[in-house]
Amino acid sequence: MCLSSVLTCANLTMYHTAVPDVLPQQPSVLPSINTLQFSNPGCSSNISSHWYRQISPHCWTAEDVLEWISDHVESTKFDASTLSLACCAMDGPTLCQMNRDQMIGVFGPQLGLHLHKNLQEHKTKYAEDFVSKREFDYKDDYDLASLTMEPMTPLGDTEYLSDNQSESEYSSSSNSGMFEFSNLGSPESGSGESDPEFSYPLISTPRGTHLWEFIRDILIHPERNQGLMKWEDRREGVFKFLKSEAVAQMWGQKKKNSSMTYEKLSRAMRYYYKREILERVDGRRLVYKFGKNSSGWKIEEIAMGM
DNA sequence: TCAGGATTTCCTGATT
DNA sequence: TAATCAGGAAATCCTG
Repeated sequence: MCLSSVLTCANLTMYHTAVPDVLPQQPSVLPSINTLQFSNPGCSSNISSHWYRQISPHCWTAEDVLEWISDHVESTKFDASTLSLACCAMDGPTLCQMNRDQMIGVFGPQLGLHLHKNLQEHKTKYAEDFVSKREFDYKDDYDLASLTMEPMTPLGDTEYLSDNQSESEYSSSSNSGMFEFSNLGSPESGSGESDPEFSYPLISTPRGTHLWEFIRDILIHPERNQGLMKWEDRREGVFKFLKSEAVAQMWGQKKKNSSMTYEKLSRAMRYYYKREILERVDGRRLVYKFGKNSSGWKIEEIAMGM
């Protein structure tokens, strides 16, 4: 049974359209990103439809969780029509907080036990790698950042989304689908998308997240930054693209533009010089610096939830 | 319908 | 030589 049929059986269509468009899991960009970033001896050969298998369950988005559930619905021959919208609507961090009894309570004895067992295997498998990678790459800023990144409200609370709120509205306002940054404002968007009072219900900017915000969020959100970019000077806001084309493809995926390249992305980045959202870093390739009109990336801002 | 913002696309030339 | 940078110009998409 494929995901779509599970969705149909479980009446999850509405939920599915509300899932944020978290980029790396989308099939068209997967080959390059998987090749570039991950080495997972246990992953399925069908990586394009099992992206979640390659990352820690703590990093799963709501859509990853749904995909995971649908895979196990298939393997256990579970009757998906008995699944409710609410029971599947949660992200990875929420899922990981559930104990065995809770899983059985939500999914029933057969599927619940199966899911619990598989989840424990996933958690064990990735725990060591997840921690060591964070410590290696983000020793200086991850803890601070994690203090102010709170898990998204489980998407079972779909009453937050109005009936006519579109997918793009949801996705553009929720950053990643896993975390919501507290008040990482946009100086020029001016729509209040990052204002705390608008964190939920979701208010969108007309065109969604801006490029510089997308870049910033990759940098301050280690789970989404699988070696794509790194801070050169965290305090000064200097950062470097490590996998420029992969970032460009992710950006293109977000904008539903499969022809995006680093060359085009970098042109958009250069327009930010004039607006002082970015500053030039002379003589260094793939290196940029946040300017005075950018916000949300400073350690103090993140720590204070500004 | 129109204006304006934010890219996107294409291009040429310079630099590494 | 390829990759990247710089920036002009025009096109595109979207919103108000």
